[in-house]
Amino acid sequence: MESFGFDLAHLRAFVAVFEAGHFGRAAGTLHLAQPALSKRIAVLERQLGVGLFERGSRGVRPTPAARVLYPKATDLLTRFGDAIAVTRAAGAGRAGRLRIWMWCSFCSPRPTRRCMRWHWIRSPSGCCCPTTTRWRRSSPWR
Amino acid sequence: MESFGFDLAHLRAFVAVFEAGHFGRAAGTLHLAQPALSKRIAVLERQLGVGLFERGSRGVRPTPAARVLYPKATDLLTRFGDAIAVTRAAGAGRAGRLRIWMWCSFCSPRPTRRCMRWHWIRSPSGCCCPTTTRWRRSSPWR
DNA sequence: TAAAAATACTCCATAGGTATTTTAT
DNA sequence: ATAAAATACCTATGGAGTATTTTTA
Repeated sequence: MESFGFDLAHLRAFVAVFEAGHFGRAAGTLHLAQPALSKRIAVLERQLGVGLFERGSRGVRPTPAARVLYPKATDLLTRFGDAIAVTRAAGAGRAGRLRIWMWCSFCSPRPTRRCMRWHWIRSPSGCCCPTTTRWRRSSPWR
Repeated sequence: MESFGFDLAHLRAFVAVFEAGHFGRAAGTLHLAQPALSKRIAVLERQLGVGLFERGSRGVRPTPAARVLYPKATDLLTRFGDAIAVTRAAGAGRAGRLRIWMWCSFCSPRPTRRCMRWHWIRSPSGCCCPTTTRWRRSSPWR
């Protein structure tokens, strides 16, 4: 697990700029000065070896690479927050391991043997199916 | 998107300690001195408000909360690396958006209409199904 | 020429290193 | 008694701020 010279803080900055289309405003939402934000993005672009924004006098526009990165970045930030929440819950005794049948109602109306796995509550893994997906679970605790 | 007082670097440290069961050895694999690693873990535990390791004179043992966090952390680190790779590929013109049929051979032997979506190459989303999963894709580019 | 981002420069917080102490088996 | 982690302390890198310059539409 090597380091990449940047971290989620940089992705947080990237997301803010992407959404604002403007360094100044993004800096505001991050409670950060504009030059500090510029530097963070510069570090990110340098470490990636890829330009992320085209600068103009009316704000910035994302490059194709930025449009690739954006959904990944928001996903990572969400998952990061979730991981923290689950861990805290576990520390407070409000989460644990559970043996459950887990299947997707779009894939199949019934559970199959192969779907039975251990899961941590509040953390079902993703599914390939569209938004209609419904997860079901069967007890018991352990 | 608020900050949490720690970042992926801390999770990287956590994973190393979890896997080594030993601060000293984990510090070695991270090319870091033992006290620095101790401090990182201390920051993580403090920010989470949760103990992660029980210290002993023969190494450390993970707490239940740590066992919750571990798979999340490794998943995040993997996804982080993937996001970087895809973004770099996009910057180098080796990735882009593709309209494809995507389905899981375990769910169904044939694609269904609802499975057709835009995807970024090299970044298929996860699936609920076991390891037998095979992704198939149909052209064309766009 | 006007709005926006980059640069220059300073300061401080924090990360990391070495030496040492504390803890647990 | 011994192996391992925590603590104390120091140093240096880098992150953030203000002021200013450069860029682009």
